[in-house]
Amino acid sequence: MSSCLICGQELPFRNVASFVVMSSSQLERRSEGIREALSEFRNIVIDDDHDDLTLSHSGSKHTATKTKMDILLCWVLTLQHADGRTNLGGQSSAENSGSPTCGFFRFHLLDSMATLPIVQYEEKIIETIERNPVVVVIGETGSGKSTQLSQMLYRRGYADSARIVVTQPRRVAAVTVARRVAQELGVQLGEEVGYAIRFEDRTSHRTRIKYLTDGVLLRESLVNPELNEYSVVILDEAHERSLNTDILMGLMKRLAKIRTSNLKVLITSATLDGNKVSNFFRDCPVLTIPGKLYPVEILYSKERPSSYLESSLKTAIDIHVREPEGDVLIFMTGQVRVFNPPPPSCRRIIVATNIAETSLTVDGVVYVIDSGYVKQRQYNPSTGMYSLDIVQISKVQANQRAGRAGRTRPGKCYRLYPSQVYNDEFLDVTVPEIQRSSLAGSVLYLKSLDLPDIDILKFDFLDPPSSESLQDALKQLYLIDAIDENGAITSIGQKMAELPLEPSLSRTLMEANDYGCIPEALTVAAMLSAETTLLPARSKTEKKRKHPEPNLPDGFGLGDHIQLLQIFECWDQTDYDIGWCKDNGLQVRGMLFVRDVRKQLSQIMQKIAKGPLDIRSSRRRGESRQDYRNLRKALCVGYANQLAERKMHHNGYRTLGFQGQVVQVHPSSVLKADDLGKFPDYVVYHELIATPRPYMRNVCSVEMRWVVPVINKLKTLDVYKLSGGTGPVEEETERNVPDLPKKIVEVTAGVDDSESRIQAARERFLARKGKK
DNA sequence: GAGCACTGC
Repeated sequence: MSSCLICGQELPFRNVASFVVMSSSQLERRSEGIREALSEFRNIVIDDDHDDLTLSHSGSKHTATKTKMDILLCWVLTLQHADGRTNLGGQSSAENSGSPTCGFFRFHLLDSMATLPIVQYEEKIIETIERNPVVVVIGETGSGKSTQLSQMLYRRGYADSARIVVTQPRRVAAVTVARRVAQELGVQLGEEVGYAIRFEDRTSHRTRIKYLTDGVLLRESLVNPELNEYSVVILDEAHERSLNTDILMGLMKRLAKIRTSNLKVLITSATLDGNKVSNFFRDCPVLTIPGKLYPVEILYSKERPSSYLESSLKTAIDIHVREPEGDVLIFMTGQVRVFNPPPPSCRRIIVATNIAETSLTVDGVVYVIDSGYVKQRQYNPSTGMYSLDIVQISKVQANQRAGRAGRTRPGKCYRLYPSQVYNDEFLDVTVPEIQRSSLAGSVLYLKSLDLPDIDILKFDFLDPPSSESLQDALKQLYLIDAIDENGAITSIGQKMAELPLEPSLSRTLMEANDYGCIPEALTVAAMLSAETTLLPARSKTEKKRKHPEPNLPDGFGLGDHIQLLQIFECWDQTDYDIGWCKDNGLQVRGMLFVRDVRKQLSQIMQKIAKGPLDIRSSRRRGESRQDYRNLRKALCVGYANQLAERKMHHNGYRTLGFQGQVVQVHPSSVLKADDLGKFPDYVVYHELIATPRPYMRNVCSVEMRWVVPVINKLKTLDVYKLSGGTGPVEEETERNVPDLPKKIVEVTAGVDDSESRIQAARERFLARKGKK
């Protein structure tokens, strides 16, 4: 029997319950479907009209605040009835006699460990730190490094003259760890111990230990590159290799050299990665602190299964039949619903993505089933396209997953692949994010630091990105005027770097400032910053509808950016009415985020802009027949690196700037064709996504004469010069040299090509003009 | 005429 984790009351579960684990944001996205599914059960009341989410069962009521960061929610989607029939959401429950079956669970992100192994090592740790400017700490799961390292240093007086700062890759972690440390020290959160995440700074002048996300520390070092405010910088969870932490590691290496006398740097990492990080930091010492994990027996498959879903289910049932009690956690690559045949007794089976690797701890898990795969987003710098690929996990990830089985008692991990695959095929560590992302933003950031001793192409990365990727970033930055032809940052670029946006959007804002359409541009940038504001498409019955909500504005057919602007303006006119969002199929959480981002961007723009800015959303700005000319012009300048030209005789497009990728407008776009059925000759796109077919997602119509300067600029592009080649090739850049000739050839070809493209476009333009 | 791993400023 299961009991509610909040009230302890026994829930009327019988037999197997399948769970889908999701983060609170996913929950928000899916709450619509879940409410529908649960409405089939009697006695279940869900009320999420407000920011709180209330769920009642068997007469008692539970409330959780959605925005509260220390809990994640997990919903039961499928349950087994006592009589053996499965009641699935969406099916009629009229003839079901079983009790209502629904649970509301709450998982703490951190376990409370009575005795932390790290405590015994305090003397050794302090001694090592005292003697060395940089120390790598290998702390296995449950060692307490995130909470204890900062406190040890605090006790030893390291926070007397300056603060101790600890970075985390995730907001939740920054908040929960800070809260825990404040508790342990018996102080009010925000006083001696505080945290800083985007939109929320809970620190004061009294704060001695500060937790923050790695992104926030990067922003801070933009203002104060020497980070003089801090005496100790701890980069936690560095083995996760987040883009920001990787950049911080490079910066810390330099800073440790400059501030030798008064800065300590601690890097925490995984076993397999420790020596590499130590080598990077000039062979700094490595301290290994054992974790508090129970042994986990690893079992391999003889061969790889043909179906991972089937195989993991079979394994789960196998465990269920043969093994003693304990919950099962299955790592898959996507959200799947699992409908099981009825086994004899009760056990939880949790199906999760890699969210359970880091963000989520589920108590009671004893068995882990690991598919060996993960879904990963990757960027291809030669095409400018993103793709979402299912790839093999690394050894570090596999061990992380296995570790989830040993948190409460000895466990077992079933790997659905042979040991030979683990040993020979799996990479030791996860490919760092820096090697699979577009680097335009990061390169601009590094350039804006204007550190005399830093050259981007020679920047000391733990794992350097490919020179192709760096050159792609430089090319993009050049096209949007953030750097000049010699690769030096421009005054525009300097301002752009201050905005927490991707470069295209910050450039758009700069240009909009000159064209007098800053309120509109702020809105567009904020809307595009939110993952998704529209709710996912409804269930099958409504599948036929072309767009999720016909009542929403359509961007006048000019494109998705315009539609996003209009949507926000409509909401603005209702004074940010939550009900309006719901009626129009918009995610409340997403829209509130947009409002916050817009406010933040406005404040930064006020600082950057020369004169005072009117950033009020244009409620009634007069013009009845707006064609959003200025805004689209600004977008064209900002997205000079993301332009596409329609192909001569059909509605396919070819991207400019890259090697002429042929792409289509994403079917979800509101871009309209003209009377002849043709799309506009030129569009800007927000993103290229290589699903089986390559699509442009979020496009906006622009005019040829705005594009011409960009095409001219493409002609002058010289990647070699951009790469900062102020002089002849130096020894240290040699690793980039082999790639260079190839790039130059490609670029030259692109220039020739653009010539003919201009010609073609001109012809089309004249032909159309003649017709009218 | 489509398909969504996970973060973050």
